[in-house]
Amino acid sequence: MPDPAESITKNFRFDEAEARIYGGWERAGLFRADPEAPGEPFVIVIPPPNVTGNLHMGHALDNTLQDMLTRYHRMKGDNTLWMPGTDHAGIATQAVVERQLAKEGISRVELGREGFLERVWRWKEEYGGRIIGQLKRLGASCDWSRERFTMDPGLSRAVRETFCTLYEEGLLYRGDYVTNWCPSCLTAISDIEVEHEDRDDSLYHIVYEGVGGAPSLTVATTRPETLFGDTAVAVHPEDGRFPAGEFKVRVPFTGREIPVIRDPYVEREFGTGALKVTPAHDANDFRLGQRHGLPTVVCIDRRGALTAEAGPYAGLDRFEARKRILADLESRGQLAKTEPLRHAVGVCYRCRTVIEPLLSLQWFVRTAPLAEAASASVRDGRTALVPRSWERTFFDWMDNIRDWCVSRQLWWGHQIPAWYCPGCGRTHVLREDPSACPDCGGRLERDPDVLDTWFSSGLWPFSTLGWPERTPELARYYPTTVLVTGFDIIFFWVARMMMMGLKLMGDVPFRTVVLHPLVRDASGQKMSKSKGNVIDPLTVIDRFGADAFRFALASQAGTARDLKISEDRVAGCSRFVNKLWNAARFALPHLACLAGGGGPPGGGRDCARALLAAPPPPARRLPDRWIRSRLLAVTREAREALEAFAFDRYADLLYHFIWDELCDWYLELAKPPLYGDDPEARREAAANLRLVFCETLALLHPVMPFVTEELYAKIPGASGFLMASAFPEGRDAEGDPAAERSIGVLMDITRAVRTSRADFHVPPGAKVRPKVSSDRPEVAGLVAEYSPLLLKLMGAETLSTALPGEAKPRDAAEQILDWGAVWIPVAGEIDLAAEQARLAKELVELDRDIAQAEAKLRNPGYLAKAPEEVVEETRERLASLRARREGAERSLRLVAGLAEGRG
RNA sequence: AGGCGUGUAGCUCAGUGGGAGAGCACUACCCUGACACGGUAGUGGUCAAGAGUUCAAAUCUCUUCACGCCUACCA
Repeated sequence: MPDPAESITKNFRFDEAEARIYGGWERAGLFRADPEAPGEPFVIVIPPPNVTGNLHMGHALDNTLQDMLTRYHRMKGDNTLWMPGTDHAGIATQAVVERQLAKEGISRVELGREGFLERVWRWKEEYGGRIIGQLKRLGASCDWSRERFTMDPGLSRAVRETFCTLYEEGLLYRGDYVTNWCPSCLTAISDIEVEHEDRDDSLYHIVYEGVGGAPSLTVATTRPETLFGDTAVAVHPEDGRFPAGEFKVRVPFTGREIPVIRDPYVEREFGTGALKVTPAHDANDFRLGQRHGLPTVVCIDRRGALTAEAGPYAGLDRFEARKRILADLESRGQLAKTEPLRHAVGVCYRCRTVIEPLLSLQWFVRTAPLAEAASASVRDGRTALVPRSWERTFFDWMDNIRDWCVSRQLWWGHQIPAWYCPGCGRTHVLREDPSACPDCGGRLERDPDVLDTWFSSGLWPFSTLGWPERTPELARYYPTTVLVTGFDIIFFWVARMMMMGLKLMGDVPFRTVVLHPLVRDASGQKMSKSKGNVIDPLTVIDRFGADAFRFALASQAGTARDLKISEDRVAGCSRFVNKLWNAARFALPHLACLAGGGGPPGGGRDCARALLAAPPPPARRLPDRWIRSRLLAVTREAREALEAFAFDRYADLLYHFIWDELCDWYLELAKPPLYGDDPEARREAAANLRLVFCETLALLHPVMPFVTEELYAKIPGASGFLMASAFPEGRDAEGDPAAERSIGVLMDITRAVRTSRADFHVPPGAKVRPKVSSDRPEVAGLVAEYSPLLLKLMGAETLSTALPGEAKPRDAAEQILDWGAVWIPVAGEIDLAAEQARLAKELVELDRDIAQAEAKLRNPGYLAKAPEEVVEETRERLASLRARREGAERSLRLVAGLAEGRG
């Protein structure tokens, strides 16, 4: 008899195994995609993490799901590519390097643009891309030979080509507009990079004196410091509180005269009904100003300090200036009122500085036509969003989209390929750097700004495949199949890729977008450093292993919006890994008798498929027939779940199959033949065990790649890699309902005896002698054949079959089952009172259920309208309930009799 | 303000028209030859509230309440 404890460690040593296994996969080139290879293409592009980034929970989830899909499709035989890479992350990276410089006491300006960029590149070579190594620890099976970076020469060419094309088609323009300016990052940012925070603030009522006898007006504002930029006061056209006709008021302090205009934009109910208009410092005021031909006056500069327009306040920070202006207005009697106001304030997504809307010269993408095409592609199903509920949000955004400000006042990024000629005043947007003005030959000045990082990531699905070159990869792998990402970047990234892909490639960038939940802590809080609730994925992997971690993530990746992760959860999954490991510890030594029955020697994809592709052994014995039938069902459901991106369903399915069916029953049922002395039976049981085990490992491999690969390698006859093996298709043509029914009988008997033992407090060591009674002919045979095993499982001494017509013995508890009954003689000291109470309670419950079922079957509406099978089910249920009631009643009489006898 | 989502066992969640489920936690018992990271049997729920549709509602519709997220031009 093999001693498993000798041949295999007690637990999976993931700390030692993971790197070794991953290295094996890499060396065998299993991650590589070949556009020339056959197979349906299956392509995922990774959402490129920032080069500055470290693996966080969001990445871990995102990449676990991508890896599951990638591994599944690769095993299915698809031509699979998972394209990896990183993003240059303009502001974030520039900030990191600037901080590093600051420690050395150097500023970026001192270094100059070229010197600074050199430093950033050096930083990138040294520290950037650490996240790639972290992804490998997770088990990510990307084709690393194709790794891209958004500032690679190829991708930079794609950016330049895109910029020029959009410019030539009038989809890109430069202009003076109010944009969101961050006075701390010193750059413009796009609308969606502004986050809104509710803050307690004040609404100030300020008196503007009338000019030449005109009445004074009181305006309400939260930002008094912008009054120096006022070029009008606006009221609603139908607001009777204000005199008709044209008149002017004076801006406080400067005395500048500004007109009072009428516009329906003004809300009469808010504040005083009079709105000060500052076109240079507010997006709405800017639009108002354009409608009414108002001039713009800039009174706050790029650092958030007031300009010379503010006279005595010039040079003061905007918030300091606000305080002083309020104090001075107060002393002049021009501050009529101050009231508290809670309102949303726009802040920079990076540094949380309050955004200063600022008139500045920026580049914009004209998004309306692009968005319309993207919207249409979802409407007509060329791209599907999963779950579908995101469609509405997507359409809402696309339908109301505003032009995209793409220029950033940074150095790190793709510099805008626009040159301005001071001589002739023309702008040139060019694919190749010019040496002089093409028109007048004068010296050109290049636009110093760079592009928004999302501009280049918007091209990711095709720029990584070689565009604008026409490469074999582009032909084979575009459009990509699935995009997997969090819903928080639908607008930043998904929408932009769709707009760019449709415009430049003429087709959608991906067929399906899978939007997964955001990872939160155990109590549903967003993880953040300041809250101190961040769980580091690498720590989790160190402690519990990548497989347990991946399984924990996958098992919760349903359609909800939050995914709450905790170490406890992962610890629970590590027990599952342990369970599987120990199942193998039992099974593997028994497979030794099959050695030599595998595929050809050597490694590689084709021979690795051999074991899983070999013809299945015959399954003549009941347990084998049963488990093969169950395996078939589970295989089909697992495939369905993965095809539907129901990662949680897939994980749950395998968890219960392995634990409840494979381990709890099949391994037990396999023991008699495996330990028995019939070599033929042993071989057949072993062959089936190997098949079931092998296919189970394959089914589980997408989510638990390491432990399954490790165990696969230990199976006699296995060669190559599980990763390169075929995903099970369901080897048997059909299920075996008869076998499932029979095993069901064995399970019922076991459970019945166990329940009675517990109910009647039969001591663990004491044996019982249950009897099975049934009119079903096969039951006696089952009992005879499996009684040795059943005796062990339920702690019985003998198990026999009742003769036809035999009555239940007086001293036996009875468990009524669908197919018959089990009698369990009970003796010894029993808490009879408690037992009577329990049975009485059960009777009440049964009576209630019976009444319910009877009412249903008496209901004409039910009989007329309910489907046939539903009615039939109810009849069966009623019969079963009545039988159980009868049994419970008998048991109650028995217990009562015993109580009588004893008392 | 609008949109989206959530509300089911102590906790985390699955279930989307026909008998209320899982994991963890809890109680009692058990080291039975792979696993005590195990096993067996249990306790525990007016499925947020109300109304409607239906023969039948946790499930579909409407209303209300609570919480969360996103978008937005009431300064």
